[in-house]
Amino acid sequence: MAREKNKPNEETKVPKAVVNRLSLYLRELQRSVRNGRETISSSQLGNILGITDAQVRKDFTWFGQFGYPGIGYRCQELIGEIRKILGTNRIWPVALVGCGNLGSALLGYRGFGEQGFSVVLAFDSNPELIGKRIGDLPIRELSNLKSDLSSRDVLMAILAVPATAAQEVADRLIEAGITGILNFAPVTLSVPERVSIAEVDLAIELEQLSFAVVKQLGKS
Amino acid sequence: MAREKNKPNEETKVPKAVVNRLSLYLRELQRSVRNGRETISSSQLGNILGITDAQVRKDFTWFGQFGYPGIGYRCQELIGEIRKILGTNRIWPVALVGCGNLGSALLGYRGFGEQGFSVVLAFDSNPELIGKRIGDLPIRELSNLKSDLSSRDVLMAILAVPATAAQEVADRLIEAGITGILNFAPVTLSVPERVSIAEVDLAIELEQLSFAVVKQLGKS
DNA sequence: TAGATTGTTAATCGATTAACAATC
DNA sequence: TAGATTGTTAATCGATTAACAATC
Repeated sequence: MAREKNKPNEETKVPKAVVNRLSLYLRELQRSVRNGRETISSSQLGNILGITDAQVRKDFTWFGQFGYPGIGYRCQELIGEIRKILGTNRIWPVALVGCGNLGSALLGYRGFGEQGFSVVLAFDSNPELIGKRIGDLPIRELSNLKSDLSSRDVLMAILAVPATAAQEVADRLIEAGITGILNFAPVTLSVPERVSIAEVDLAIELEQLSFAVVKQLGKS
Repeated sequence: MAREKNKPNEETKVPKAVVNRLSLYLRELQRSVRNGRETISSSQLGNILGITDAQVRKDFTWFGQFGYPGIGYRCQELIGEIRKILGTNRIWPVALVGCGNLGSALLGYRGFGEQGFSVVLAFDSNPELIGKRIGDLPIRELSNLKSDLSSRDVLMAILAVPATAAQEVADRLIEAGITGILNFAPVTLSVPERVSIAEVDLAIELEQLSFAVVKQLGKS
């Protein structure tokens, strides 16, 4: 067990970049455990991720003291602590909205389950799809949103609808009680402050790559 | 036309965050044009994205002078400039490696085409899949990698294989001449400096959301 | 001209890193 | 104990913002 906690994450807001690295640490720690490793030092962890040991230690400082001087961090224990911090020390029920190509693929994505997320509801607006199943989940009408979500205590949704529909559907999700949206539609959603957005724009990822590739090309 | 260029992107390295915002600007500008807008100011652009007008202008400063005092930016023109900077003022042929659930969905993703990317090759290691088609692309053996890629001048690849295979496949891609990899496998790839990686870890995105949702929950 | 908005400099803010006493 | 490595402070570095002359 970690020995104590300094800051019960209260006023001081943790930088986004720190929380993101927490997920990377978690991923590496899980891999280390699979490889039979018991402890790991900040410099080992940093090396793998391409950051300094100081940064690794500083990041954890936001949440408590998890290490052992002279030894490092106990992998299993640190995994537990990070999951507690991220809130993934439980299983989150998640709703999928938009059951097209991408949505269907996401429904089957095994990585979600491995990290504690379970897609328990699927919605679409296309009448032809309603009632059909993806895997063993029936596709539901959007009109059922509110009752379905609340009966299953769903707070997070994956939004995989066309860009043109995204804002409107997001509004309905929020109205139905959703407070976290993973948005795959290439639009900037406008949402109330209490609602969080994570965004994945696949084309933008390729654009970033394009920039880097062109730059590299210029060097030769 | 923009009037001039200060810095022919040479020594001074452009921050990653800036390049990422470039893609967001582009997305908003394209939407503005679809809505019939002709010009846009840095404060309008900033408002939509939740950043300051100063930041918008500063970002562009890295690449040249694209605006008109008193008027703002001409949308169509700025779109052209950003595409030039990102290198998407042409069509990039892209290879898909890993034709499972996610890979197949990505192959059909319309957003790629809209931004100038075309998936022209698909590979998988599963012998049962070789020769089958997704859409109208035949799935090829990995052993054809090198010759296929070079005959099509492919420099970028989308990696959608299981985590356990990702590093090995990445090595083969690089050996075959790929210099940009969009990685969907939840592992930190180790690659030579000349190769660029963009990473999308879907579970991590949900974890970030989880953190935010839990924090919000604590407030009520 | 008056009003709007740029490009850019300097000031501020925040994040990363170096260094080291504390500790296992 | 000697060696390793933490947690944390202070120094550095880099990114964001405010302010304003230049300009359409």
